[in-house]
Amino acid sequence: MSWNPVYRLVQRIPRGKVLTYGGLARVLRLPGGARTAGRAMAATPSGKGIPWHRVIGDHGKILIRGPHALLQKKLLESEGVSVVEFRVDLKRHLWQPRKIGKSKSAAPRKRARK
DNA sequence: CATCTGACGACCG
DNA sequence: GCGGTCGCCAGAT
Repeated sequence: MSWNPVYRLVQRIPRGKVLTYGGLARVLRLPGGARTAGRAMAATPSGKGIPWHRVIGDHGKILIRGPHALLQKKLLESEGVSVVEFRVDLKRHLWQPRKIGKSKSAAPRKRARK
């Protein structure tokens, strides 16, 4: 499906950083918002070198169910990301694509509409 | 073609 | 801060 742009952006996420589904949707302007971003990730082809584990829910929470959740946590920690009880410190590890490039708060901003 | 479901997020209590 | 509800869209059954 047309998730290509999504995967591309995900691959751009630097090691040790993470991005939220919402942020992903906002940057790419996905119709349907975060939900769509989640769909894209769910369909992420494995073995393509896509760092899917760097995509988490708003608030830095790992929303994945099942054994993969633990895997994601492990992968993140191995990259130097602090994960506490399936929660990532967004203030520290949230990656911000230059498109939004805010210089103020590190938390995801929600008011981006023209 | 009708329904259900899901890697989400905002809102409300 | 946590849990329940609603809206949204695409795929699966």
